[in-house]
Amino acid sequence: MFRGSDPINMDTKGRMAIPTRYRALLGEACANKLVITIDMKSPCLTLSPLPEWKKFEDKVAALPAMDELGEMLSRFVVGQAKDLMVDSSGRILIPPELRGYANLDKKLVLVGRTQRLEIWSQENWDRERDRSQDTYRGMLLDKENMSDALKNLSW
Amino acid sequence: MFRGSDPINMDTKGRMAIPTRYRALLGEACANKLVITIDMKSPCLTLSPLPEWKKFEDKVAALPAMDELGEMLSRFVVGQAKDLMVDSSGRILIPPELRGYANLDKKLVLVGRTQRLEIWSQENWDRERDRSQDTYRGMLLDKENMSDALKNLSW
DNA sequence: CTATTTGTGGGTAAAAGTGGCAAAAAGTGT
DNA sequence: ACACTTTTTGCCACTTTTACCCACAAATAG
Repeated sequence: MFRGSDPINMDTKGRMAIPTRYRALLGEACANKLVITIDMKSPCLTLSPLPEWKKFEDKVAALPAMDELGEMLSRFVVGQAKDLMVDSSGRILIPPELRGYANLDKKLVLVGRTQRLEIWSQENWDRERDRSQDTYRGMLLDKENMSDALKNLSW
Repeated sequence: MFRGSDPINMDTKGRMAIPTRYRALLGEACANKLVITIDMKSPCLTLSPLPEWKKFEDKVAALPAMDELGEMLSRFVVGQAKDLMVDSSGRILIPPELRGYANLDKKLVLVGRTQRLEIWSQENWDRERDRSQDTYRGMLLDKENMSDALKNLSW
């Protein structure tokens, strides 16, 4: 569904144009209804078509109330989610209260992650990419600490 | 059902406007009948549509009488719950006796938690959010202390 | 080089939130 | 029981924010 990364400028009102290759897709998949929220593991935002998002929200809602980590996930990820619609010019408005979390200013990078998209500030993206490529290269060569699912990944 | 957070001003009478996007929903789901009470784990209040609340109340009532923690839950959460109705202007009156528990003054944040809502003071919300985002980022990267339910949450 | 498509900016109209005011209801005391 | 005080609730108007729309600029393709 979504793949690749696109550099995009956020305008002064905090709006961001969706790449044209995704537009038709979004119209069909979700009638231009999207949900944006924070990514708890990284300083970026995630953007999902509404149906995809609902699957996630339902799973989180079904976690036991005493699962502390699950509670946090619900409170801060669901609790800071926001419904959006693509406007007539193919843009979305990124909620002001979420911009700070991902340090968004003018230069953004939209990253395709199959079922969803990630929104990064150019700086965070570059930094995280450079740092991770070093860190994880070593880890990928080391079978010890690798999950079974990953070990069995055929390519 | 409910998602996202909205900053809302409580007026001098202690009333708070429900965001318009929830109004129709509340009319259908519960005929504007809500239940408000304390959240035992965090300095905030929870607001539930009456049918949702009843489910919770029944589950708590079904706990064994010798479950000390369950007793506490019943005494202080159920015991301090209050029925309310959305008024004709889409507002609710937050009971004075509950305001102190969550340190509510003028600036509030209403947080959507799928089946229910949370009411926070701006200060408590900001503090808790900032603190938790640091704490839990680490925990999410550490599979050791994670519940199975959460581990199996693909996202 | 021109035409079409994509990106950007800004202005305007509509809607939502907020605070104040007034009417009604409840409570109190004589 | 009546009148006065106090609290509560409903209503209205103002202000601010948001979203929609249109026009222009830039880039790309023919």
